[in-house]
Amino acid sequence: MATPGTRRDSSSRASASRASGRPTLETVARRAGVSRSLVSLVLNDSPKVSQASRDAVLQAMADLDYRPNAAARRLAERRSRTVGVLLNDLRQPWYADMLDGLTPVLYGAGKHVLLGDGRIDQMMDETLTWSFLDFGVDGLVLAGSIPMSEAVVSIASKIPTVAVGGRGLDLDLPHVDVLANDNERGAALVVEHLAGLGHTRIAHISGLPSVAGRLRMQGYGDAMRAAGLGGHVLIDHGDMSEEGGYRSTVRLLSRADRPTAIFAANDLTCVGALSAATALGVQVPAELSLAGFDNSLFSRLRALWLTSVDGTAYPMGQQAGQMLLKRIEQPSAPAQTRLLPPRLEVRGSTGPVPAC
Amino acid sequence: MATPGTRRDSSSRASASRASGRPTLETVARRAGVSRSLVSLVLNDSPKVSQASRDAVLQAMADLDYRPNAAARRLAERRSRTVGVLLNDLRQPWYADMLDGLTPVLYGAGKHVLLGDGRIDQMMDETLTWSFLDFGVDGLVLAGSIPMSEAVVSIASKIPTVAVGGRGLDLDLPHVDVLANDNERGAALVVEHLAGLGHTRIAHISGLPSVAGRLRMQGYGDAMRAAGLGGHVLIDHGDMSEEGGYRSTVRLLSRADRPTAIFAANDLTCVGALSAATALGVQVPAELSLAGFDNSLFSRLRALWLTSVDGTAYPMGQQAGQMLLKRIEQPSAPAQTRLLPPRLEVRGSTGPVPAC
DNA sequence: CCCTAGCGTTGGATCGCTCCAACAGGGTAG
DNA sequence: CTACCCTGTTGGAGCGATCCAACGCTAGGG
Repeated sequence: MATPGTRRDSSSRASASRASGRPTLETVARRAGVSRSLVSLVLNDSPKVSQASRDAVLQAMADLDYRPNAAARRLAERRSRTVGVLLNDLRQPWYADMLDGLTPVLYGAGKHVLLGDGRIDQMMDETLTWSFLDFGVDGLVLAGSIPMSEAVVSIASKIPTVAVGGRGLDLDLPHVDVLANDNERGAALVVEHLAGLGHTRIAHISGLPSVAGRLRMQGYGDAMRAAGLGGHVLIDHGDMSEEGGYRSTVRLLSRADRPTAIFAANDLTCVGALSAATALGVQVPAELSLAGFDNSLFSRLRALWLTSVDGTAYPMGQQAGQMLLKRIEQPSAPAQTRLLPPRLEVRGSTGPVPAC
Repeated sequence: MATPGTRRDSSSRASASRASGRPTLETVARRAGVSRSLVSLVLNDSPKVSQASRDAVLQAMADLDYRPNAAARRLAERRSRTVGVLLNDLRQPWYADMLDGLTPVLYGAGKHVLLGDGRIDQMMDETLTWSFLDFGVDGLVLAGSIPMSEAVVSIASKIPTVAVGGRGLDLDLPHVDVLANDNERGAALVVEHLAGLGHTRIAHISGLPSVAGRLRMQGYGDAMRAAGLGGHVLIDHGDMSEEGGYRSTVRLLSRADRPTAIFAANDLTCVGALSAATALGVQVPAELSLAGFDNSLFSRLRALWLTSVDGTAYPMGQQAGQMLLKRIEQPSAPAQTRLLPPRLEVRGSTGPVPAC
């Protein structure tokens, strides 16, 4: 305290940097023959550093194999240069695709990414969510239909947040942006496609209670009416699972006015529908057309080859990244909601309406 | 500096804690009428705190809704109470299952979990891997066949690390534990199952160049010889993809000594094999038995219903967690390798050898 | 010839926490 | 009565970075 520079250096500081293997700012500074502050400036490439000093510092860093300590940096700055991504369920391929779009954007802006699984989090009493907060993430991405627990809501209102994916428009927090698949439009695409093939008795296996499921059902109904098929609206309630799709299909196909086409709320349901059709000896697509939603890996298997709506996960991830970065810049801008247009991937499970 | 307690508090410290919304140790201490140190002790529930003080502090914490700042904590302690998990590719369901087993163990030991995707990391020039290091993770879990880049190797040798999953025994770093599926045994299970059904002409579609693929092929060969079927060993090289499985199967089925059973290196390959059989009008399992590996979601779809080897991802995650915790305790213990016995899930794609 | 401006550089305070040596106070032993 | 221990509590010195006010130096204007 009373002792000046040199002496102190050779006692406390120096011993510390010798003890731990990792070099610190101090170590680099000493090696380059400059002050800690200057090294810090180089680190954040400030324009007001002379070329000579900059070179010396960079050289020293390279020599020592120096890497800045993230914790110290976070403590000193207010921000953490890190965003948290809370996924609903890693199992679903949609998330992986979305992440592929999201992460490059964030990394490009110098942000690190922390991944969390909402499913895990529920099991873990939301420690994960809280630890994002403790950690001091600069922003948060909520992906998919995350259960809006108290913890999540309270954090989303404190930290710049973007909700992306299946999440519908029911999320209504003041400064949270929402980026979603246009589920209603996607459903309409399917109905239009099937109607174009001559189908009229087009049934729907819904995927309640999820928000996405509700919107798809809504879109189905609206599109049917728009196509003048309002009288043929037929909905059986599934649960987004293969099993549910199977059972619904069995019910639908045993009706007198058996549908010639079924639009399933998601691909898994559609796979179940396909199994049921096969089990009942109904030919697809000759006697029955099937369409799913998500354009998942399942629908792309040649053994199944299902027509499906593509939720455009990748571009959605990209946009989510950009929206989040903007919101971090301006945390109190008014919340915005954006819908992305889906695309229909036509494969082998849909065909013209049977003659009879 | 020269000024004692009270005065200093009311100048620098107090203003700081007023400025930022979040309460700090200082804030809590003042409210509870104790020192910062004592609050810290309570936080780390030290036994040497009187009940009275503890209650007062806990009350203050609750009142202020206090949460410790993770960055500060990490900086002060040497450790970060965090482990990094580097996955190969989130798309594969195996990882999700493994994570389900892994994370509860780690959380239970007070560790937080940082997830990273190796695929992302390759795209990102390994920034992710490095940022784990900067972050100061206490340990690292390498899941699956992560490409052993320079960065990963150099970090794995600095930080307690456990490699889990497909990763074979080729990883040979001094203090890195390996926990793997017993791929050879799994392959043997399939061969034994098929031989038990009377099959002799059992072919294999391999999954080179991955390590898991190599071991499965090895296990197949050994088991065939052990069953006295060494003369019938027949291997076609696939690439772990559906397309590869399809093509291999077409080749295999067009042979004069057409096999009556095919063991595919993984489920995706097996799905391709199924498509090929269907396309060629070969009945499964009446004329051809098929078995896959991984017991993935695909194999469980009732439209496919494939016999498959279960890699027991969940218990593997659990064990990996325990191994890592032990290694963090004793970083320099000798490296150990453990293999977990797989299990065969028999479904509808395998049956007795056809009569002719 | 002095005063100011700008550039590059520096020391020191600071972020919020942990850890350690020191300490007060009450009980017991010498 | 003094010495000593034990329990609970405290202040202060770090951890490794950022940030800001102040500094020395050279150059240009009055």
